[in-house]
Amino acid sequence: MPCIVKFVPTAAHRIVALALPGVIALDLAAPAHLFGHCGAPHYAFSVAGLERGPVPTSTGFDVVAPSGLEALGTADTVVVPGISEGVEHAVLARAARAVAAAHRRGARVVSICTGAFVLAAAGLLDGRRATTHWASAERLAREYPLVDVDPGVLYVDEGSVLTSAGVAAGLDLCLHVIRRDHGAALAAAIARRTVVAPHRDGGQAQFLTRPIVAPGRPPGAPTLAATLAWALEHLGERLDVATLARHACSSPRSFARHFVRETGTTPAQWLLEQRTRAAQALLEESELAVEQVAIRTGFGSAATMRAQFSRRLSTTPTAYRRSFGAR
DNA sequence: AGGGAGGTCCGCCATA
DNA sequence: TGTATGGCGGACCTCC
Repeated sequence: MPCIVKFVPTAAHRIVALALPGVIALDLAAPAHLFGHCGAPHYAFSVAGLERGPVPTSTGFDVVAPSGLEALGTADTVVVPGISEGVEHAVLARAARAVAAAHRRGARVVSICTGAFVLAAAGLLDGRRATTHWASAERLAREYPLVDVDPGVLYVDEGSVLTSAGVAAGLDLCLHVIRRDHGAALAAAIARRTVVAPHRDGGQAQFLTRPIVAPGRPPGAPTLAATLAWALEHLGERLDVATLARHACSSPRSFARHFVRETGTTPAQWLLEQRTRAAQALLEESELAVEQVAIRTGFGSAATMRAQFSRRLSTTPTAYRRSFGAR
């Protein structure tokens, strides 16, 4: 979903990942790689444990945290990677207190996988939408009934609190954070370097390989994923539910139903999101006038595009280009 | 700023 | 019997 709160990154935004005993190594490695290895000089990345020193991972080897919980006191963003089940209650409570304090102070808080349990224990997810590893979603919802758990998405951006689904979705969320802070071009460059998709979206669109099954559908008719890919190639044209359904050889009603079930969003919302993203890229990478960008990305007019930018990105096309365009 | 036109979404229901 | 389809209509949203 669109980001509500715009964070203005400072030079070398400090990111601290909290490595608790039993931390899932890949969940820690994802932010370390994207923010630490690739994100310089925009981000200064470090790892904190409960105390300074070795931290056992869930994978059988230790990582060494150069600092303890006090490092959260100066973080601009705190990342909480997933932890294996069976973490001690006292450990969870201590971590939660430190994370809650960091958030109160104004830090952005991000969880990967089961790291969401630390955020929930800190009370940061109460009344908010959040996600976690699909296998833990039900437990999260049961233990923290005030949290609106959505197991069907890769990540949830609630502004100052962001959560992601299992393991690899941490990569998606970190890239989303980079895109939010520094624009789509830097996020895409880092994704390229890391050899991951710059953006998997529309809920879990990467799983959309199942065909829409309908009695009258010809064998070999496009899958939903193929129709989405086709739509992305034709964003500049008039696309409505009926057109997409025709491409998928389905009726509008059934197509819309499948679409929501498989992607977690509606066709119109998905299209607006894709058009916004395409416009962001054109504003960053081309010199086209705003009106031209609006026409090429299917908004039809600069006014419509401006309204979407305001709603989804809390900015205007011109201001966006000023911030993220080629200098 | 506001009203009309057209599009979208969703519940309902008959049907396959 | 259970599940999915697809047409219909009303509420709502968006654009002009």
